[in-house]
Order: sequence, then structure tokens, then C-alpha cells
Amino acid sequence: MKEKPVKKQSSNLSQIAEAAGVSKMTVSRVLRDADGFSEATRQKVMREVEKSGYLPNRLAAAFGPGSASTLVGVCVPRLSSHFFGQVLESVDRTFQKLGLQTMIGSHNMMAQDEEKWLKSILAWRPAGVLLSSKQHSNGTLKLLRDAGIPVVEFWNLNTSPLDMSVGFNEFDSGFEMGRRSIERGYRRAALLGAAHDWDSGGIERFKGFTTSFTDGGGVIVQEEKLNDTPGFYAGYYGTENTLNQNHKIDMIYFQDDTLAIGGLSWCQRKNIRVPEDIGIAGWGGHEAASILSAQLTTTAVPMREIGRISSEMLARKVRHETTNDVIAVPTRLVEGNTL
Amino acid sequence: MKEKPVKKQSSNLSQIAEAAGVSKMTVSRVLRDADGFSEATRQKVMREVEKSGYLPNRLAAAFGPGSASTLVGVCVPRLSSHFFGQVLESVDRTFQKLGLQTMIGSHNMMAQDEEKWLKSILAWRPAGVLLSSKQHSNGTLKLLRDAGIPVVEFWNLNTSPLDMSVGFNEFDSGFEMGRRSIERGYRRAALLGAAHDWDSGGIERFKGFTTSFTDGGGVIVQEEKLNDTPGFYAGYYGTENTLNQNHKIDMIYFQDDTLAIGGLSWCQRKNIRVPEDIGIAGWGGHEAASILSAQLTTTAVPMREIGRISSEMLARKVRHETTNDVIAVPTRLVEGNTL
DNA sequence: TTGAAAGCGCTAACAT
DNA sequence: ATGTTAGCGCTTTCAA
Repeated sequence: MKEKPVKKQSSNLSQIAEAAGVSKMTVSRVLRDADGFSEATRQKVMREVEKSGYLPNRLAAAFGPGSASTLVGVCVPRLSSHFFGQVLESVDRTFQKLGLQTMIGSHNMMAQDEEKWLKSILAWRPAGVLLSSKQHSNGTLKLLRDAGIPVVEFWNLNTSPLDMSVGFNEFDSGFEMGRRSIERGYRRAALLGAAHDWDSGGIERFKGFTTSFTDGGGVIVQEEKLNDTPGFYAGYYGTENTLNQNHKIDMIYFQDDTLAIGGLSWCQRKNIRVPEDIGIAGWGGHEAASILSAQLTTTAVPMREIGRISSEMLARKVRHETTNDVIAVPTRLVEGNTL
Repeated sequence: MKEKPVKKQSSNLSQIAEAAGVSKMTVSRVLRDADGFSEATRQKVMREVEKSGYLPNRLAAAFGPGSASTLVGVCVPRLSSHFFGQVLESVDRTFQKLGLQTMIGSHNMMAQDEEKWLKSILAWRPAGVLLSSKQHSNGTLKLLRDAGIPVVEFWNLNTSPLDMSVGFNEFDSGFEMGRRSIERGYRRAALLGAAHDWDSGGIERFKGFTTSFTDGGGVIVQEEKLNDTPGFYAGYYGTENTLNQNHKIDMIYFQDDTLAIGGLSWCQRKNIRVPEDIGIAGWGGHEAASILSAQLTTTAVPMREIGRISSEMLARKVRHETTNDVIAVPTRLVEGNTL
């Protein structure tokens, strides 16, 4: 049992400097690979650094004058989302390569939670932030304005972004699926989504779908909004609810592939033939969509691309390098055999 | 176009203090809700704080003497994992509630990457770290020792942890599935895993399975290690490879449910009956496991529990509160109809 | 209940 | 090529 939790004082520049017989500025220069030291000095310093296991204190560096913070914040709807998990992974990988530290957060589709997160993250004086939405609370807007740091809005494309934006056009991807549905002969569709209180829950997609579908002579017979997070279960039970209402629908357009896969499973269990009895279309390009017994018709979205491009864009802006401010990432309709 | 990127100087304690007609110490006390100010003073201060949109600088607070950092680091194998996504979500939620900031990282099952991540995170002087493994490089061990901060190893249970541990027993969950397989009459099993260079890839599970399965008179006929990340695709093609080798196996024990679901799909496509022609067992308790056309026999693991308990444990230690150092989280065999 | 002073570890600016 | 000085914004300690 320890006597007292002695706060182990980690070594600092001065100690290295003293041991190496130079000033701490010289050590600082060597460690940052700045100009102004001889090779002999470098070696002396590095020997001491390694011997002592010195770890730089980035808190002090970020805090001090110049305040070259290497902290970046990323806020997604849910950390457990299959889709955003991929985005997050590629964001973190990129930032890591570029020497930036990722701080995460989630907002669960609530603008208020995004604002709360932003407030706490700004207290760390990040070099920039990545937001997964294009709609924000007034408080969020004010905080961002005051902070004056680079911002990338990265899921929906925002063509007049706060600062920068990377993403796809929700409306268009829905529109494309609506047109395809008409071509396939469907005319009575249900829309099935979950937890889309806010944007980026697929509302724009549904609007796009509705537009082309009704233009083609179809009718949106039903619209289910589950009070649940999107997922396999939700799709399973949601489909049951939807079909039990007996509106003679001939297809369901799901908010995302997890819901669609759940729906597909329900149909299989009930021996409802897909796509003969009912057509199913998803969105997102879930990895499972292509290997299930039926291949889901869906819209593939390059999640990792979105993550990579967003983080690179932010990093460029942070370093005052030139960059495009708006980059559209195309989605692609994937023909399966469920529609 | 901006003339010069004027570094907007955010307001600080002194400015609030001046505006409120008090000293900055008083402002500091009010904001931290420490003792030593009158209600009248509090109101004066708060009015100025709100008027100016003041945001505390946590960098300075964490950096200064006392250095009560509220940063915590979490490192998982992959950020895009269905399983670790859930852990991460509950970790972040807990930390947020407790006023701690989560910094993430991933190691892709490479001890070297964990060390690299740790080194960079320690530079931020975190209050503690969460590691998703029980095996570490020597460099990692030294870094942790020198840092002297609380550590929770949180996936596999480590009964003699570096500091604290929360998790389940890999061996036992495999053992249980092996026994069940014997009971069901299986005798010739294949093990199918992916990317388990390191621990926590399920090696211990496989050992446990092998032990009880061979004890019961079964034989491990084949062992496939895919050079790929675990996932639906990997399971799909991995199963094809495995079965094509024609070793007359009667079941496959998969490293996790994503692989197993992929395998299940392959069997369905090829009209191989499950469980009659071949038995399938997974691990993890994937949400999709229970809604697919077949219900996967698997081991349910309470991912969110693990995340919540780990982060609460770390937070307690950070605050010098009493806490258990080792908490075992039980897994549960889920009977489906694939074994 | 309040304030003044010192200092955390680093780096920009300015010597030498 | 190297050193000195000052100061970032906060909190701890000590004084009033």
C-alpha cells in the first residue's frame, strides 16, 4: 500500500537542459526540429532526452504564447453507429498522421447536445472542429463565431457552409432511389425511419425520394418515424408495424441499411417474398448488405472518404495552407435484388 | 477576404475580474464553486461572465500547479468495430457526465501502435487511461509506470492487472461454447478467426473452446486465420475457403458474430443447411444475430456495461475515492438455432 | 470574504 | 549557434 500518492514530477526542459549542459531553449529547438543548433548539440540533447524518458508537455505548449494547439474536436451523432464509426476511424487515422489529437463527442441528433459538447471542447482551445451536421443551434453559431477556428461540416454537403463542408447531397440520393423505384414498377411506398428529430436523420433523403416518386405517379402511402435509434431491431419491428397497418404498400424505403436489413429479415421470417411481394430499399452501403441471402438495393456512401477528406481539409486550414472549402462526395446507387 | 488572421483573444479571468470590480481569484472561486465569496459577489461575477461569453481555458488549468487534468485517454482495437463502438459510446457518456474529456486512439491489435498512442496521449498529461487489452509492450509498461496515473485494462479480465481491470474471461466463454457444441453432437470443428496477431482477437476463446471440445471427444480439424479485419465479408469468404478444403467438419466456431453472420449467409446462398449440415457458433452478441433468418447461437457480451464500469472505476480512482480494482463482467451463452 | 504573488513548462522575441 | 527574458491563464498559498 502506498503511503501517499506522490505526484511523480515528470522531467521538463530545464532538467534536460541542465543535464546536457545547454539552455532549455536549445533543448526546445532540438525537440521541435527548429533551426539553430549544431549536430553535436543535438546528439548531446537527444542522449539526455532518451536517458530520462522525457515526455514533452503539450499542455504547456498549447497553452503558451503562439498557442499552436494540436487538439481537434469531432462530433458525430452516435459513436456506436456503423456508418459514423467508419468516418471516425478514418478521421482519427488522418489526424494522427498529421500530429493532431482527436477529441470526440456525440450529439444524438440533438442540436442542444452539440452545443453543449462544443462549449466543453472549446475550453480546450482546439485548432479546429469537425461537425456532422449542417444545422446548428444559435448558441453553437455564436460559439463558433467567437472562437474563430476552422470548422468542417462533414456529412450533408452544405454549399454555403459556416466555413468548409464535405459530404453528399441527401436529397439527390433519395431522388435517385425514388426514380429507380418508379422504373421498377413500384407505386405505393412507405417511408420508414428512426429518430430523425433533427437533420441528418434522412429527412432530405425522404424528400428527394418523395419528389421523384410522386413525379413518376407513385404515392407515399405511409410514413413511419420510430422513436428509437436506427438499427437492426428497429427495422425488424418497424417493418412489422408498417405492414400490419395494411395499407397495401408495395415497397419500403428505409432510412438506412440497418433498418432495411431488419425489415428484410422480418419479411423472410414471414415468408413475404422480396422483391415480388414487397420491394425494399436501404441507404448507406452497409457491409452486410451485399452478403445477406438477398442483396440489398441501397445507396453506397464512401464513409472513409468523407472522413479522410474532412480531416485533411481541416488540417490544411489549420496550417494556413490553401484548400477547397466545399467538396462534394458522390454516392452511388447499388443494384441488389430487393427492389 | 480577411486582412490578417487576427488571433481573436478570448477573454480571460482578469478581464472578467476588472469588469466585475473584483480580483481574478474571486472570479476563479466563483466559477469553480469553491468557498469564499458572497452571494452578491457571485451575481456580479456571473453577470459579467455571461455578458462576455467567457469560456474558461482548461489548458491553463490543467497545466498549472495542481494540474487537475480532466483529460482521459481510451484506446480500442478499431473505432469502426460494432462491439467497441458500443463500449466507446458508454465510456464517453460516462466521462462526459463526470466532467472528463475523452481522447481516443486505436491500435489495430498491434502492441506497438498502442505504445505509440500512449506516448502521444501522455504528453497531454491525462488524469488516467483505459486500455482494451491485457498484454502490452515493454515500452508501454515503462510509460505507464513513469506516468503514475490510474489505468483500467478493460476487455479481457486481468486478474493481476497493472492497476485495475474490468472484463470477462475469454477462455471461459470459449469453454462454454465448446461444451455446448459437444452436447449438441458436434465432433469435428473448424475455428475461423481474423487478424488475431495479438491478444483480444479471441485466441483465449479458441483455447477455451478447444479444451472442452477435445475433452468431450471432439477434434479441432482445421484452424483458419484470415489476414483481414473481422467483418461480414471476411466471414463470408472465410467460410467458403474453410468448407472448400473439404475436411468434413461439422461445425465452425467463429471469432465473432460478424464473421459468423457472413458464414451463415454463405451457407444459405449455397443451400447448405444450418445447423443440420453444419453448425455455426459466434461470439459477441451482435444486434443482427437475433433478427436474421436464422438466430445465431452466440455468446452475449455486455459491451455497454463494460464501458460504463471501466470509466466509472477510472474516475473514482482519479478522484481518490475507494473502488474495486477488478470487476468481472459475465458473458452469457445465447441459444439460437444455428448449433 | 477577498486579494496579491508566485509559478506550472513551454516558446516567441530579442539579445549575444 | 546559443542564451535570456517575458508571459500565456490559471490555481495554490499566503496574507489581509
